[in-house]
Amino acid sequence: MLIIDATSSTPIYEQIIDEVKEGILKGIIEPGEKLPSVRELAKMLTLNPNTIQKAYQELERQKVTVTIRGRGTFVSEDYQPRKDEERLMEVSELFKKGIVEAYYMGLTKEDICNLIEKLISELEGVEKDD
Amino acid sequence: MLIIDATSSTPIYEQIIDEVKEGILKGIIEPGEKLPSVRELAKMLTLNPNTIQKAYQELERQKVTVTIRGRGTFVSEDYQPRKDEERLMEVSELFKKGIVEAYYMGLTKEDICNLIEKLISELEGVEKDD
Amino acid sequence: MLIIDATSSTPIYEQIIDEVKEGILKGIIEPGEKLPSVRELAKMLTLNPNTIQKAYQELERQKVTVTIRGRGTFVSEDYQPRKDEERLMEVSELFKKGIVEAYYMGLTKEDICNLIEKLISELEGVEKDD
Amino acid sequence: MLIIDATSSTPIYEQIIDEVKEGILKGIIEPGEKLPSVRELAKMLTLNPNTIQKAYQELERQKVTVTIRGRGTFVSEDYQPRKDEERLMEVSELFKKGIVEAYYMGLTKEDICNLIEKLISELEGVEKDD
DNA sequence: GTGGTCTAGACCACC
DNA sequence: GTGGTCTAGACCACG
Repeated sequence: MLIIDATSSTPIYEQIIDEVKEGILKGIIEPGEKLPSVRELAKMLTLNPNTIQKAYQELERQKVTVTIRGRGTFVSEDYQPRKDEERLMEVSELFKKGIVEAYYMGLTKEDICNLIEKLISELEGVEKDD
Repeated sequence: MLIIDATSSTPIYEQIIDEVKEGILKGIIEPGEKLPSVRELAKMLTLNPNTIQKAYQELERQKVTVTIRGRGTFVSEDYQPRKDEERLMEVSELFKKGIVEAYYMGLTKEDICNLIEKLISELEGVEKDD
Repeated sequence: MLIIDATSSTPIYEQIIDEVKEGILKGIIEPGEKLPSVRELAKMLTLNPNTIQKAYQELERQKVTVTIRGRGTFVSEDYQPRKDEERLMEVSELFKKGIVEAYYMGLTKEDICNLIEKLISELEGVEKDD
Repeated sequence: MLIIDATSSTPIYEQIIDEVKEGILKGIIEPGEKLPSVRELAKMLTLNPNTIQKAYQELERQKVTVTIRGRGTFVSEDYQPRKDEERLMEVSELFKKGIVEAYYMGLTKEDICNLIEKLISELEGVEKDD
């Protein structure tokens, strides 16, 4: 399911983190579901297990997943979002950067809002099958 | 005017680019205005001139500024926005990442839209003095 | 009685050891009392019998329990504490690590002492019923 | 300055983290001070740079250090302790484990308190020279 | 020079 | 089987 762009400037392990988080929001990966094992995913993506490991560890640190010794890595069932002033700043910076770039491309405020709407609906629109 | 965070993970040269572009949008820096010379800015920010150089080169590549030999670097007067499919993808990725993170912080769709609105108005709210 | 957190980074077999030892100190489990059989406990906690086995073996190695062939595992009636220089070092390391972390959380020396007092009284406060 | 025990069950990278944090509390390493570079320390301790890297990244994640691109890793000057319910639990667990072990060694409540006092004074007792 | 990422391949503890 | 740690050595971006 995961698509990795080896040529991207964003590190591979970060792409994995992002895709997993996105997949969960979209409902493609469900809470409680088991992620592929480190070695398995490494083989699937023809990457080094260490790279997957790094991604999985960060996902666990963010409480997106939990790992059960000897069993594997699972999507958290009870993710508790918490608003953190610092993280809010980071997200704001991300958005600000995007907005500035958008303006430089000639997009209007309306264009930007439409784009955001579209992106949000892409995340929410996918319904779970089970 | 420029505020640089040496400890940030975004490279310093990129911070400079971002701040200049943001300053222009806000009207703090005006079209035709001369930017400080590389050496000057390097001294002001106590940074390596190479770093400033890299930022200025990138700004020029993006046609945000023009450099006139022997005179200095100036903000373009006739910036022509171009919708570039590739850049649009990049911006979308930026926003998508922000949205995913926002959701993981517990923000609702409405929260996100409000945040975007706020950020846009911060950029537009500052009126030019001339 | 035993509460196991499969997602914890401390191995399950170690959690069992810790809980048994704590239970004995608290008087919840009494000297001479029979512990559940390996299979029984494995079923109760839905764990692999090997895991329980490992915990029981370690408890016996530490002389906290004794195993009687064909009868089961029992809490030692005559546990003889021995001050062991090496173990004292280990415990000191444990405390030191805790103290360092506590300081990094902004706790004062007094806070730490209060916390220790509280934890000790939690162990001692539970009186035996027999 | 750092002493690593390769035979210990605590991972090397964690030992490094612990020793750095302890060194800072003791005043052996001062705020603003530069830590040895990844490669340098790797050579000093005859360890793989990756191992040091992991330790340094975790230290930065905990805000104990900051890294300045191209310059190195420095001890934070403005560490802001924050009490976190979860971390408090972890520290409590650490202490509880230590207390249980101490009891099993025959230490009395008084012994434990004295030990704690001693460990705290070891951290605080070392005064800075500058 | 610095830290950051990645590969290749190994060994370990745990379940 | 699982994840976790570590070594060896490489390449890259940044300042």
